[in-house]
Parts: sequence; C-alpha cells; structure tokens
Amino acid sequence: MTSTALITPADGLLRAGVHDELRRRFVTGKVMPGTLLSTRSLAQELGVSQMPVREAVSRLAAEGAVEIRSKRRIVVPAMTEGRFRDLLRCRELLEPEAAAAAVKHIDAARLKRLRVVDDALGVALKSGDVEAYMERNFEFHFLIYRAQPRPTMTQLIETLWLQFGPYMRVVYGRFGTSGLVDQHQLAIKAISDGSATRLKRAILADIRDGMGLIGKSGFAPGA
Amino acid sequence: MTSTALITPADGLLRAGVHDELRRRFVTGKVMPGTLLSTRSLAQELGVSQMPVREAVSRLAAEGAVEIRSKRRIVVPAMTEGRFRDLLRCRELLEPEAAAAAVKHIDAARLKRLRVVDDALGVALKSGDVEAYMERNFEFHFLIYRAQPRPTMTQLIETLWLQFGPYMRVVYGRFGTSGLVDQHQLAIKAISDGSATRLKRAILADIRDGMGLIGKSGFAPGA
DNA sequence: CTTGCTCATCTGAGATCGCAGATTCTTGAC
DNA sequence: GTCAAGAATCTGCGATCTCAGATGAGCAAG
Repeated sequence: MTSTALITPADGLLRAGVHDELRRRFVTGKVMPGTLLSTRSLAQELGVSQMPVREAVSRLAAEGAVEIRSKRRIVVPAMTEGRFRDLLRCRELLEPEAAAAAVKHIDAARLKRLRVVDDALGVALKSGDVEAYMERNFEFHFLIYRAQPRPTMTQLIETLWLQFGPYMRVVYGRFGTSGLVDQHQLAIKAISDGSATRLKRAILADIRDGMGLIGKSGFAPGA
Repeated sequence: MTSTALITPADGLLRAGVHDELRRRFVTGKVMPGTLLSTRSLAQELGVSQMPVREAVSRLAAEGAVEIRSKRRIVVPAMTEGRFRDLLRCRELLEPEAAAAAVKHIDAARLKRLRVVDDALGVALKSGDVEAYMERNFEFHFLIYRAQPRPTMTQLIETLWLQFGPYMRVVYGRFGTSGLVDQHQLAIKAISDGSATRLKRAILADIRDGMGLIGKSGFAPGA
C-alpha cells in the first residue's frame, strides 16, 4: 500500500520477495480478474527496480496467474467455465491427497494454530470481511498441506489457488460470505483423530462447498 | 550444440524460446543431476543475451527443475527418495486423470501420430538409444495429455516431468533401456476403443512400470 | 456528430553495466 | 611436500538504458 513498502528481502532474493507479495495478493483476492498490472508501477510501489518485478511477473505468467497479451498488457485473466472446471478438478485431485499425507505430520502446535486460524476465519465470516476470510482460508488450508515434508504437491496446489484467488474474490464480493459455512470443523476433528480418510472427505467437501455457489454466478465472458 | 544455434523466436518471446529449449533438454535427459548451469555460457551457446536465460532459469527454479544455491551455483538437483516418491505420487494422481479426460478429444489424426511416435519409440528401445527413447516417450504422453482442451492439468504434469527427466536419464544410462517394455500398446488400444477407464489403467501401469526399476537403482546421496 | 487516421506516450523486452560474493588457482611459509 | 591464506576470476542479481510496438488521445474530414 505505502509507497515505501519494503519487499521482504528474506532470503536475499528480491524477486522471491516480490513474487511472495504478489502471490499473497492473488490468493487473498487483492487483485481481481481484468486488473492490469504494470512492471514499472509495481516496481515503484514495492520500492524495487523493474527487474525483480519482471521476473516475478514472468513466473506468475508461467503459473497462469496473469496473461501477457501482446505487448503493453499484463492482465489478470477472466475466469471461464472451462478453466474453472479444469482448475476445480485439479483441486479435487490434489488437495484431499495432500491433506491425507499431511495428517501424521501435524503436531499439537500446528493443530493449535489451525484452531486459532479457524476461529479468526469464523469471525471474518460473520463480519463479512472478504479479504480477511480469504486470507484465513488460505492460511488454514496450507497449514495442513505444508505439514507434509514433501513440497511438490503443495507447490502444485499453490499454483491452482493463484489462479482461483482473483475469481473467488469476485464471487465473494457478489454474494458476500454470509452464505458460506465453516466446513473446517470436520477437518480439525479428523486431524485431531488422526484420520486421513475423514480429513480427505472433509477437504473435498470444503472445496465443493466453497465452489458450489460459484456455478450460479456465471462467468465473465470477455476481457 | 552449435554456437550459432537459433533459439526459436516463435512467438517473439526470446525467454519463452529459451525455456522451451531448456525444458526439452530436461525432459529428454540431456542434462543430468549435478549438472552446473551458467546463465552466461547458456546465453552464449543459445546466441541470446543473459536476460532471457535468466528469466527462463528463474522459471525453471520455480518449477523445481533447478536449484539456485547461494550465489554462483545453478545446479540440477539430485533425486532423493523422498522427492521421488512425492513426484511419483503426483504423477499417479494427475496423469491417468488427464489421459482419461483427453480420450474423447483424440481424433484419428492424433491417434495416427501416436502410433507413429510409438513405433519410433519401439525402435529407440531396441537400439538402446536413451535420448531418443526419452524424447519419444515424452512426445507420446503429451500427445495424449495435450489433447484435452484444458491446459492446467497438462502444465502441472509438465512440471513433474521437468523434475524427473534428469534423474530418469541417469537410471536409463545405468540400466539401459533393454529392460523396459513398451506399455503403450494398451494405451493406444484403449484410445481407439474410446475407453477412458482402460486408458487410465494403461497410463498408470506405464508410470509404475517405468518407475519400477528405479527403486533398485538407489538415489544419489549428495549434491 | 460521427468516423477514421495520425502521432505522442506508455509499456514490456532485451542489452549492457556494476556490484557483491563465492569459487578456485596461486603462492609462500613451514 | 603440504597446507593455508590471499588474490584473481567467475557468477548471479539488481539497476539502468534503449527500442519496438501497442494504446489511446487528438484532430480533421465527411
């Protein structure tokens, strides 16, 4: 937001920090389909030069989060029904599996964090704070997925969320979050019981539930 | 190989051409784990400046195909047993599904191309030409996966092959291709019959078959 | 008022430059 | 002969510069 924002030079790689920041904006719905991005203004906004932004945006393009149309145009693509189904199918395949694989690696500390996040998520749901809801929801899911020691599947899933985020924001913005049900209680229960099978079911239900109201919202035709 | 090699400026994007070329080298086993890459020498070899190479390599790093260790070191990571299982599980999840979804979109022309590729693959198998085998195998699988109109799942799968390629080359180099069986006939049969179920089984069998001999080869411990 | 064309401007892509850090080779001491 | 310290070199990363091309505003013709 502020022009003097520091990009996290956490590991010394500026471009990684830029990509993290942009990814955060995408999965939490801070950008919406149709948004135009510019490396120059992004660079200025983040307080870095064009170069790290370029590499980060280039990676986002590779991940399908943005589209580079001709020259002069970096745009967050609109969701189509086909792409939506494609992404959804991938989520349904990967996320339950990742969650199941993670169960045995979730210790008490992480489980406690899950409860905390889920509480905050419930608050955001009631107050109708879309961005907070999306942020917590992301946090919740990836607290689970990232518990498994192998990062490959988690990275694939992140790619999917990166593409869903902007569209989800539109949907939530249109319908509000009041219609959403917090499906995470079942997941937490399954984790605390150590039941991979029930966690799979819970995650799958959560995905389908969150996606359920989307079908009716229609899809952006153009742009 | 030649110093005057032209990178395909197919769509005008140099970096895309570089990434395509590097990806080709990875999935066909032209690079092996432990290989050191250098943006400068790559740039010179491909006849472009460092810049497109940097972006392509950066993307490869994001895809897990290379690791950037500290500075001065871009290395093709060694395969570990954990990563292997992680990748394999992803392949088993995604590829049969992608193939099943592709069945109805494979027309006669593509089926014919599949047969041609499979013939060439058989020749490479008999002659023990590892690189040709890997090239044809890649071509065969992605002729199927790319037939489905939705590219997301295919892109995820490409990421996986990108990481497997270098290691597979080591394995084939150690064991030769003589132990391999051409499992693709079943797949072709299933496709020509329009049976998604049997194609799924065939692809899954193909994955597990190709991976079967790998467990015994052990994994590189270091670097 | 509408429509089509031209030009100024903005943007992304590639090339080049400079810096910091790591690797490696050399050299000198023991 | 061995080993370690230092210097030279190589490398990736970030900044800056330039160019081609696309966009959109402005203007003129109908």
